[in-house]
Amino acid sequence: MAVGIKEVATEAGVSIATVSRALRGLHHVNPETRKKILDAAEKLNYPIPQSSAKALYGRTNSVGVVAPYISRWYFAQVINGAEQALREAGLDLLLYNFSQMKGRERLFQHQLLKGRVDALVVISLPPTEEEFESMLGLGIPIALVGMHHAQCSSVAIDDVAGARTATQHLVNLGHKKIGLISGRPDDPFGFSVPQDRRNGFMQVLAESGLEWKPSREVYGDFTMHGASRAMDDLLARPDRPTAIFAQSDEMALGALQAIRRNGLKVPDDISIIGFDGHEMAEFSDLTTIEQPVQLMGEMAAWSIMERLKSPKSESHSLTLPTTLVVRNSTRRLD
Amino acid sequence: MAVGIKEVATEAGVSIATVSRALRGLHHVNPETRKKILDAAEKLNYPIPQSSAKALYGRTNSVGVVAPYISRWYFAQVINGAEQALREAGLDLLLYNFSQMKGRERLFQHQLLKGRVDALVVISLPPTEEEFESMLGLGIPIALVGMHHAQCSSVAIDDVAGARTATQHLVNLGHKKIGLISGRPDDPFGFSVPQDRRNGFMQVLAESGLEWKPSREVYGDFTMHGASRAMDDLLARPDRPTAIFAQSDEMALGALQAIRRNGLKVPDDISIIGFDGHEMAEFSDLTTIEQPVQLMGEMAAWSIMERLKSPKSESHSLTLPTTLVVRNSTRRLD
DNA sequence: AGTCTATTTTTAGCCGCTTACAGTGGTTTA
DNA sequence: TAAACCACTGTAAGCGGCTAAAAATAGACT
Repeated sequence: MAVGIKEVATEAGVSIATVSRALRGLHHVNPETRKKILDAAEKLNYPIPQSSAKALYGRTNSVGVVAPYISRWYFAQVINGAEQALREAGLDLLLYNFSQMKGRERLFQHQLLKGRVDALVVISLPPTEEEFESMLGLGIPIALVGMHHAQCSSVAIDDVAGARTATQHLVNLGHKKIGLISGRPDDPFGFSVPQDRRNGFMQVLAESGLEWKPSREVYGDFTMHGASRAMDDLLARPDRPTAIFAQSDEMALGALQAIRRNGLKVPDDISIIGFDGHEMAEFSDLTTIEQPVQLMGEMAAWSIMERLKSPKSESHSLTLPTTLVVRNSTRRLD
Repeated sequence: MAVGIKEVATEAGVSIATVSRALRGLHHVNPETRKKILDAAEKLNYPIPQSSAKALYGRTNSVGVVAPYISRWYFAQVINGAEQALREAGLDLLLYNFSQMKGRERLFQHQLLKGRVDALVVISLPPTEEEFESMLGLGIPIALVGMHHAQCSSVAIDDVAGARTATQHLVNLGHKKIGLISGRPDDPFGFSVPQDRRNGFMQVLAESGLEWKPSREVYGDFTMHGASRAMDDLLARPDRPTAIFAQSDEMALGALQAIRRNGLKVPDDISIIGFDGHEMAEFSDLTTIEQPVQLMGEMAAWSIMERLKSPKSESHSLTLPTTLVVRNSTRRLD
């Protein structure tokens, strides 16, 4: 029943060592012998060397992808990109999700991943220094997506610059009272993204000599629901902003809904700009800052595969560009 | 450096066999000895038995999830549900995506999965009979999501019934000229969902004595983009429908956009109903048929874990209910 | 004390594959 | 013609943990 390298060897009339070498395309195998072996493998319908067996010898042939969420748009896109690149290279993808925080300790500290993966892609989940040490201690290539760290490869965008562009766009349109929809005041994961985007926003405000009032900031939790409620709140306050920068498209879409529900029109009464390049943004006519999400997943995968091939190669940080896409949710203030 | 069962054995002063048994909580181990071993493991910071080694013995401690897409909403949700259930049980999740069809043959026929996973969750990817045979030949529990098959467990909704409910809703509102946005005429994967939803639609039309014109059907490819273009097309035709049933929420949202772009109002000029219960549906005020997507993933995972525990247990098919959620995209025809 | 069972532990081989090392022959070099 | 070298192939020792079967230990009973 079970057909392994051994059966192939018998069929081809050679030793298992030769089969192993032939199947992996190593040199020191007579072309004739190799053909004989390939034929035998074909005939017996031998699939591929069982990876668990190879794993005992170092290569597991799979890489782990760690993310705090997997069904949210951004993460799903990155995972998708990574998956494609990995599959193309014949690597399997092990998915680790830690939405509830619990298990996180187990993952990082107790080496849950030990011997399970050849490399790691960590998506927007800033580990503590301690966790980081533990990860590096695994001795495997690591690529970060959406953040940087001195000691390993990373692919990210410049969130500060993106937020600056977004804010500048609103300022250029003549807006002076600009509101901000942030993530949450207390970030459970310690993401740097909300801070970065907030900083970019504040920078441009300051540079433009615009006054900032704390009452113009609300927290949307990076979800449509959260932002929708937050926007309700914001609209109920006096001295309504004429434009809004939402730190993510999903929050912008939630806010959009709230604005309409409150009987206001976008962009006539309020301009709003998002961030991400969510597919839905196009269909809601939302001005936004696009980032190449899927590409980031792919590049992270390439990066670690590069280092898998030549372990001595340097780790490198990549910052991908963002693009302002102007649609019909922002307009010049009369 | 590397601490394995062997080091623990030395530390505890027993043999590796005893350690193996003690660590897995088997009987035939003196409680005292066990404690000694546990302490030793603790002291050496021994993580967990390396799964690749166990894999050589049958249990890989991981399950495969196969899906034609992973970033699309429906699939991401199901995967998310499955992931949670699996992680809770300490199982790893191996993700297999086959959007390009290529590699599919490799997966099913050449037993790419052989020895890699203990069980399989297949999401809305109807295999051919042949492929199915191959999968069953793996001898591992399989759970299907979004479809049924005689020989293995499955979790799905009744798509025909759901489509009937949706269509009936439109009919009840007095609509007589109802359009349909389907997937695509030539389905590359052979999904049954589009057919089922189409059938339900047609049934209600027939039962209500309503005339059906092929010119009222367009194909949206289950994407917003596709549906948006398809809707443009449909609107350009004479004798415009007064209501639309879109086979998915994403298509409904795309259509919504097209309708608005064409200067028409929903629900005043056209009613539209979707299908799925997409998060975005709520924020676009879209009437829809909700299905418990994430739950389906969880249940599929539970189902295979059940069978992993007691291999003799029967496979069972589950059909989960759908719910009509009426929002402001459908209204009574004047 | 000697025998017998029950319980606990060890020995030893294996899972499927890789790889250091040890041969094969044949060809080139000295 | 022997030594050295080459291209190729086979042997066997693991990788880390599992497990059947053998062995050791401990009580219980003649």
